[in-house]
Parts: sequence; structure tokens; C-alpha cells
Amino acid sequence: MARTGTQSAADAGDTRQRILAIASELFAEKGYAGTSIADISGRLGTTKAALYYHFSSKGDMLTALLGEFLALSADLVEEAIATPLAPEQILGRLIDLTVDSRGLMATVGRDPSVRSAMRAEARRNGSGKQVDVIVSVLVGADQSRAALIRAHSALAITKESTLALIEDNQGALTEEDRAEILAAALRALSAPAAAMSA
Amino acid sequence: MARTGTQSAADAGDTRQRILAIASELFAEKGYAGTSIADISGRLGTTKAALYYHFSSKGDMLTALLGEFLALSADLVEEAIATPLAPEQILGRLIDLTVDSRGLMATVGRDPSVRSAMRAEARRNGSGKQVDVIVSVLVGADQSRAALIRAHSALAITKESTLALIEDNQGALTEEDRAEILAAALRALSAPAAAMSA
DNA sequence: GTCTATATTGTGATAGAC
DNA sequence: GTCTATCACAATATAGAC
Repeated sequence: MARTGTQSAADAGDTRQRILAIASELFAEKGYAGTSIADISGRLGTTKAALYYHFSSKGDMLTALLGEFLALSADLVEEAIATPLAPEQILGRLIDLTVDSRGLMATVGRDPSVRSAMRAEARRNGSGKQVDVIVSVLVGADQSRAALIRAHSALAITKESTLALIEDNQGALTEEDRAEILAAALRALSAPAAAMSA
Repeated sequence: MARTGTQSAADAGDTRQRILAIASELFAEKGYAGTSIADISGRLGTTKAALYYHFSSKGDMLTALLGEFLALSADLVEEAIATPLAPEQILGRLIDLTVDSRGLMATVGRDPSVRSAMRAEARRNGSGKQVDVIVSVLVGADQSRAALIRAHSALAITKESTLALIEDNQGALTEEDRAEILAAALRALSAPAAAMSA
């Protein structure tokens, strides 16, 4: 059903995915605005025009990547609520998601042009960020401002520490490092005992 | 001594600093590659050509900004070693530095084009990152990999949580929020007691 | 699906008047 | 110090052959 029969070994869906993978790498390395169509087609091994068969614009590639990211995030959020997952499990999956989608995570979390584009999009359709949902699951019942800061801090560790470590290790994260990141994130998330009696 | 007498109210040094301030804002908002000379001159209220009296290129503006950042970082490192500062004080000053130089911090810490440019620069002159010095001061005597991860995690919190909070609050950080960020960073930095006996 | 052009606009940068 | 005008080039994107 999925194959039409007229495509060669590298069929349309395949090439499209290869383009997205390359775009994700390059956006993470040089930023969205700093990456040209020629950069992408060069690494792919084709001409610029070939890309326009698969995507109507450079922005269309970014939109597709952000869609992938939102889908992965939505899966995690859904699982966190349905199971439900404890903070340790949520943060652990976030570390794994960062490893598996490091280009995407770096682009969404760092690239200023992408962040401003997403803010603009969020303003247009009135929706808040997907991160907010994960945060509110992490903070649980205690919806205080302090709890929000702790949750955000734990997320900052899972994202930034994981990205920093795998950049020095060809995309791989050892079990020991993962455990250390997770432990630090959990400590950041935990409310200090002294605050209970105040 | 510093004034030559032929300049109007907004003298050269003043205009240069205004340009840098605007460039820092815009680089943080839209990224270095995503910001055009026209963007900067537009916010300044002049034409593009006027900028080239003060800077020889767009890259020259970035170089000047990175120089400012490195100088501020060097000041902190020097103070941390000379005084010497405890981790709590170092992290506290990093939060304050992030608030005072938020545009710079966002650009250096996030913008992929700037990060890759700095990596290339570091490879050329053989020097490591300035961050490494702060990290080694933070980890102190324990130079284990786990201690490095904890230090990096604490830094991730001071940077990311501070930037996130002041973005929602017109550049200001309340005392309470600052204390909460600092506490989370210190928890992330602390070695778990159980690890001592292992 | 991919190619060789080419159209078109954006961008960094310069020349020279004021 | 800033302007108008312009250049050279890089970038996105399209047209049409294969």
C-alpha cells in the first residue's frame, strides 16, 4: 500500500526523512538562520533545486521538524499523565529523548530564531508552550512559584547537561553519566526540608 | 583627556556602546545570523552605513561583545580564586551576571552560530573555554567526572532558569526568585551523602 | 526525482557628498 | 558622524528539460 512502485531504492519518504535528519544536524550546528539550502543539499549530495521537490520552503523543513518534536513531547506528556509516571521517570525519559533527538532539542531549546518563531506561533494560536504541561506534571500538587522554579531548573539540567555531555562523546551517553544527570535534576527538583515548617 | 572636543552630545564612544547594546538585544532575540545590519541600524534610528563608521563589519560587533563577556567572566574568575569565593557566592554572582548581561549570556550560551564560532576560535588558539575555569573552581578538590557533571548542572540552572524568569519579567529578578534559583543550583552541585561510603 | 539554468530579493559592505 | 547611492554577492525560490 505504501509503495507506488515507480520509486528507486531511496524513495520519496526516505529522502524526505534524510533531508530532515540533515537539516536537524545543521540547524543544531549553525542555527536555522545560519544554515542555507545549499548547506543542506551539499551534505545530502544533491542540488538545491532537488530539495524543493520534497519541501516547499526552508521554513517548511523547520515546521516539519517542530512537528516531530511536538509529537514526541506529546507522547511523553500523555504517558506521564496516563501511567502516571513519577518525576524520576519523567526526567529520565527526557534525558533519553534529548539523546535520541539531540539536534531537535538543541534547535528548539537554544536557537534564538527558532524560539522567537515558536513564541510568535504560540501568540497566534493562543496556546502556551508544550513545556508548561511537563512542568505542571513535574510540580504536581504544589503549584507555588518556588515549585515552578524547581521544575524548570530540573528541566534545564536534563536538557543542557545531556546536550553538553553527548557533544563531547559522539552522541552517546554512558549509563553512569545518565545516572549522575538524573540525580542532579532530582536534587534540584526536591523542595528543601526546612521550607516545610516555614 | 578622553574628550577631543569636536563631538556632539552623543559622542563616538557613546554611540558605539549604544550600538553594542542594541546588537546584544537583537542577537539574543533573533540570533546573530538572523539579525541584519538593517535591523540594528533601524532600532538605532540611523542608516546602515552609519554603523560602518563605528565597526568595520558585523563580525566586528560580535567580537566586541564577546570581548565584553570574556572580560566580565575573567573578573569573576579572578575574584573567585583570589578571595576565594565559596560555591554559593560564585553561583550567586553568576546569577547577577546573567541578569546584568542577559543579552550577552543568551547569545554566548544559546546561539548556535556564535557557539560554533567560539569553538572554532578556541581550536585556533588552542585555549579551552572560559567556562572550564569556573567549573574547576566549583568542583574544587574532587576532580571526578561526577563532580564535573554536578558543576555543569549547577551552571545550567543559574543560566537557563535566570534567563527564563527574567524573560517573563522585563529583565528583573525578584529576591525570592534569585534565592530559589541559587538553592536549586546548590542542591544540584552537592554530592549525595550516600555516595561517600561507596 | 533530480538536473541546469535563472529570476528575485536580501545582505554585508563601500564610495563619496555633506 | 551620518547621509544617499550603489555594488557584489549570497540566499530563497521557480521554470522547464531530462
